[in-house]
Amino acid sequence: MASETTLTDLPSITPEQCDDQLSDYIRHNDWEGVLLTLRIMQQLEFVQTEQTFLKCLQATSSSTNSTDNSLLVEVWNALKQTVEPTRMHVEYILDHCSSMSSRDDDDDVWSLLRQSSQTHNDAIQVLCRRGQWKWALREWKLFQQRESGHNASAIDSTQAETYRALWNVCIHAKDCPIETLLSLLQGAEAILTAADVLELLQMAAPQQSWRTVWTFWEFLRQHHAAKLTLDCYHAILFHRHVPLTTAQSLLRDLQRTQSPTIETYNRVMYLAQRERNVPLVLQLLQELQQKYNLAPNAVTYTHVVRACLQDRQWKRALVVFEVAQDKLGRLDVYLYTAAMEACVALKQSGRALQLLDEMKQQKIVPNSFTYRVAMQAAPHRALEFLHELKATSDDASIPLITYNAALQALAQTAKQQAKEPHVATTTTNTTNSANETTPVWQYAVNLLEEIKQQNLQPDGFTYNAVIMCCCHGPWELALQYIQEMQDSSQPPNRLVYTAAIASCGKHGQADHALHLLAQMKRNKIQPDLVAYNAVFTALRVAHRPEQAWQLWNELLEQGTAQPKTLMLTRTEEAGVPKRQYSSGKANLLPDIITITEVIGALAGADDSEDYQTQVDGILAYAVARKLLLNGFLDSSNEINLSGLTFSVARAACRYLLKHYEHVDNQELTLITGVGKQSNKTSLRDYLQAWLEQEFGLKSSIPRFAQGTLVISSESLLRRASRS
DNA sequence: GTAGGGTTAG
Repeated sequence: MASETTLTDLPSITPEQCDDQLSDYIRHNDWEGVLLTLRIMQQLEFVQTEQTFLKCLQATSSSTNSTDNSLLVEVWNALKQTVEPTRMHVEYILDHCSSMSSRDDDDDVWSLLRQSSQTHNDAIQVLCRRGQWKWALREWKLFQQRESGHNASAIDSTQAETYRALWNVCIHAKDCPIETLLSLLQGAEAILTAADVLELLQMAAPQQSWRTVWTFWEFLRQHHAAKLTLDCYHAILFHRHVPLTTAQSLLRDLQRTQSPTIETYNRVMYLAQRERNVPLVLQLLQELQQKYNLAPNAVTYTHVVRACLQDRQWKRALVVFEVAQDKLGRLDVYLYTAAMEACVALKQSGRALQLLDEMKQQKIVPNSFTYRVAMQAAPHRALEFLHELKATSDDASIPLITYNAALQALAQTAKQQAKEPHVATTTTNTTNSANETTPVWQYAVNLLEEIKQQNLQPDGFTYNAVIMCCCHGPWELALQYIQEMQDSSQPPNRLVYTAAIASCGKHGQADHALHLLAQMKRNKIQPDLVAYNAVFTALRVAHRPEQAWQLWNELLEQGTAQPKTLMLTRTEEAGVPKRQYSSGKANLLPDIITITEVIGALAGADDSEDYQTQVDGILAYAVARKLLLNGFLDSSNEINLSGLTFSVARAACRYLLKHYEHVDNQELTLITGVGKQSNKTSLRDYLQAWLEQEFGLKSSIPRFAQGTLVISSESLLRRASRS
């Protein structure tokens, strides 16, 4: 509309006026006016500034008429005559073409950008920054094709920069296939310097899956072997998922061209200890010293000690610890903690606590790991340790696992106290020693409160420990906590249910125990043997023989599924085998505890014939499973009864006398043990009296075998003829 | 370079 007048004014126009005019046209979306003005400016050789360029582009790209690129192309071409486009201009162009990733008809714009290497490069980098790796890659390939056509000279720094940007976006893109990454590498062999290779590895390794990183590594080994420095090896060695065997071969591989450092060895040793490969860890320890004259540091020794711990070679762990002490002088908290773990495993609590003192003296601050072990060493001091930890740790927040350890320690203390009430375990309380009458469970309840106040979410471990404390306090709390968990996002698991059952059971709350058992089944949690055993305890304490018998049969029906042979996984060396609890339906085979509890529960019943048959059946089962009376099956005349409860021993004797094939002139020896506790009747004395009373059998205690009862052949014969 | 739970008992 205003175009005509502008043309007539042409001779007298100034650059400033042109610019004003331009702004005016832009404001009114008059694109013809804009182009006309630009052309006039060219004709008059007014130098357009970068600002002009930007202003026009900005206006064009935000114009509503964005379906057509021709205007943009025109503006661009008009401007480019006098101004060199910069990255920012390219960016505006790409802004305008934001839908480019889904359309091919932006090719006219792309041909603009491809006109010079400069803008082409800029465009690729912009795409990279926007995460549009597919488009960036396409342009990069075009770019390379063109460059390789006429220019074989060295790659300039802009191109290297572009390449790295591209690489960066591709390795971070979730949907970028490894083939693409490799092809990207293939095209850039000239670009990659040793520093690049390292940078790429360090960038890729933590982000990518192990498979990807490894493929990448193999490629680099093939094409860039000379560029693989020690740091490159480290980048891949420190990948989260590097397998031990690969780490080993990487170590061997790098040894051919460079010298590993202590960090190299530490990493491989770390991986080895995780797989409890003690021999390998020790071999590496030796190798790094002898072959490379490297000095093991605290980390190195920690891995060695931990390898021993993992393999349950606790004495050896302590030996290594002492070696470390010798060689290093000053140790660190990891080493001390690991050594304390070994002491606890060896039941050398005193030594563990001694180490704790020692580290404090050395001004090595114990942390939550250390105190967790300390709590195991001295459960009755758990609260004291917790207190210490709060006082010394800088962030003042205690991890849940540490609280849980304290609660576990409290549970253990409560159990201990219940067992030996006269032995005072007073030190549970640190703040006021006057308060010795506070029951342990109360501390547990308080601690649970504290956990909640700290905004920590108590977990199964927490409740399990708290409920175990309630075994020795108000059992109602167990039910309350089960309910609490059910109402929360953390429903009770098998162990929590079991603890609750045990808690009720100890108090003779058989109905609640049975109810909990039913409840866990309802909630699709398969009770395991430990849970069943806890229910049997409840039935025994509550004197419920009928229900015990019923449950026993229920258990037998389920438990016949697959007898499981427990295998010890270690074959070599002297690692102490680990005691395993197996869970699930497959392992509902009654064990000696089941037998003890069921018989204990039935023993309360009268001596009816039913009862005799029931107990006899249980005994037959137990003997067949070799849970009891080993030796009976081998027709030995020595039978071990030691360690049995009175009722089980009684049932066993009854069974024995009924089924024992008496060989002429052979006496029968019952091994009972002497019985250590002076204040209690020993099994030996109890059985001796009972045998006489029940069967009129006289037995003697040989002078040199005080832990046995011998029934003479004559007595046995006499009894046989009587019945 | 670190972490974990349970049942019986004259």
